[in-house]
Amino acid sequence: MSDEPKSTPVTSDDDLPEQMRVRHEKRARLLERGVDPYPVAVPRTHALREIREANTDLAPDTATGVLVGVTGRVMFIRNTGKLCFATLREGDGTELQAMLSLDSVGADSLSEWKTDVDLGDHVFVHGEVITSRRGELSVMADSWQLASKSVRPMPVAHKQLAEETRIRQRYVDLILRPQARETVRTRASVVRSLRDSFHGRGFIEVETPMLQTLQGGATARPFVTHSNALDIDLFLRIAPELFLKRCVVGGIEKVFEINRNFRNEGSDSSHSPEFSMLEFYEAYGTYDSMAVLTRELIQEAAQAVTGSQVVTLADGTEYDLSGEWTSLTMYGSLSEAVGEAVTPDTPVEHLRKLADRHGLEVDPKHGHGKLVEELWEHLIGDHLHAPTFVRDFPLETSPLTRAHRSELGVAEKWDLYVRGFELATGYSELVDPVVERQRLEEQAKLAAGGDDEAMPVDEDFLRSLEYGMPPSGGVGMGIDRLLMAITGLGIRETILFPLVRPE
RNA sequence: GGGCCGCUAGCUCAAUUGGCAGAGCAGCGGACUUUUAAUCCGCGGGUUCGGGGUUCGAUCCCCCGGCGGCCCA
Repeated sequence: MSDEPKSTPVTSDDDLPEQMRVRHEKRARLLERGVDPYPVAVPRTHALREIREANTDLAPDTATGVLVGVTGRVMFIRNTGKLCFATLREGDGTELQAMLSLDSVGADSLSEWKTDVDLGDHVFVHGEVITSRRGELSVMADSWQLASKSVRPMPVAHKQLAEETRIRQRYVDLILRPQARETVRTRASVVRSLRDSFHGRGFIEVETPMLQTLQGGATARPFVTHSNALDIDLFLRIAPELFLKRCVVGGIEKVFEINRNFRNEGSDSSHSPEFSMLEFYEAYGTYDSMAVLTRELIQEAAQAVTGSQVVTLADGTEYDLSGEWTSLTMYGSLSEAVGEAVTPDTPVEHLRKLADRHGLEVDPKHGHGKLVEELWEHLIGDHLHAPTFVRDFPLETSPLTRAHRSELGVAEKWDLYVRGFELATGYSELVDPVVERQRLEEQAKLAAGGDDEAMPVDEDFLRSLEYGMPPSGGVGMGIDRLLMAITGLGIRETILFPLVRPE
């Protein structure tokens, strides 16, 4: 940030690896010669991409007469006696060759190039756009200058970086691996597509609190922090749901938010303690209409990103997101899987027997709803490959969801499963303030009994419902999961800087 | 939380039964005016994750700890 004096000495650290010591010495020698290894600006005239796009069909050994100033990171370098080659790469991944000959830059400049420039340096090259004898589009330098000296050696570009290094030093991963840069762009395209889809349908984007005074909107363990000014503990939100519903109460009837949620839990191939969440609500929508909208959002995102609703995953296999998607009910599909009728009336003891019979260990504290969900996940959910809506969850474990309009004991809630993981969840929202109060009081009892995932009674939220919330549908969808669904990547690849334990 | 595997040069990885710690790329010196991971000759580079133990001798065997990965819960 700050300008250092030009006389900055070589670092006195003798412990530096040889290669870093050498580069620091080069930097110091440049300063001694009065050459700034970190100039404030260089006279760039063209992006590498512009030169590539303007010269698509040049024959080998062509001189265009066009003079340009270009920049890039030196990715490969091939120095011969009197003619040097370097492959420059710019941020968008475009590469262009720079050539420096004794004839065009002179002996001193060529010799400085050979001694001062390392792999990884950013350089500026001014010269003529030509093609080499082999036909490689190049800039034949008439002058060059360092744009930024790299004092840390770049890892070899031909070997895969260890996974831990890729995640801990994502900047290196981005330098070396085109796929890493592509993932960043894909993610941006997905988020943009979602916003476009919503705006095209008249939805309003809002931002609701990330710092909340009560945890709510989901069952999960929160991160706790503290406000010095208010002297109260605050929770990093686990979900925006209760605030988005307040929006609907207030008349923002088609509303969405894309923002970060935080859950104080471990991470694995499909979980991260902080993750981006999309939630959207629509007055006079139901879990049926929300399922249709959810499918369209995902299909439009796949189309926007890949140009097709049949996407190619990271492992090379194709995955079909097009058309209508399968629906099944939780109790119906579970009954089929265990070979006997399982209903909301099936006693807890019998569910435990079923779990035991299918080799599933369950927490003895689990009630009916949790047992049914775990059995279902174990027997069906984990194996669902094609996009599938599983509908009508146990009422007991869905405290913010409306009871089914005709089926007793189940809630109008669906989960969308894609390749065995949960991608989104949708509801006909519970809007009756009296029933909602009962549900939250049940949750509060669980919390008092030591369940740190249960939510407390949120009086302000209940007050908003008491003013009257229109019948509504709501959906939550993980953005990272959506990336996983469209690309086939693991969650640590879709998140640019995943949380890792400090080195 | 449990089990298994890994951690060695800047990077990616070897190292026989416990016997002088190596390779490729990268680096340094030299040659080379059309290279494409340039090539050729020469050279340097190590707290083998940390601590303890066994042993004449430990990258290797044992114990404790750290970090990571995979599987299970």
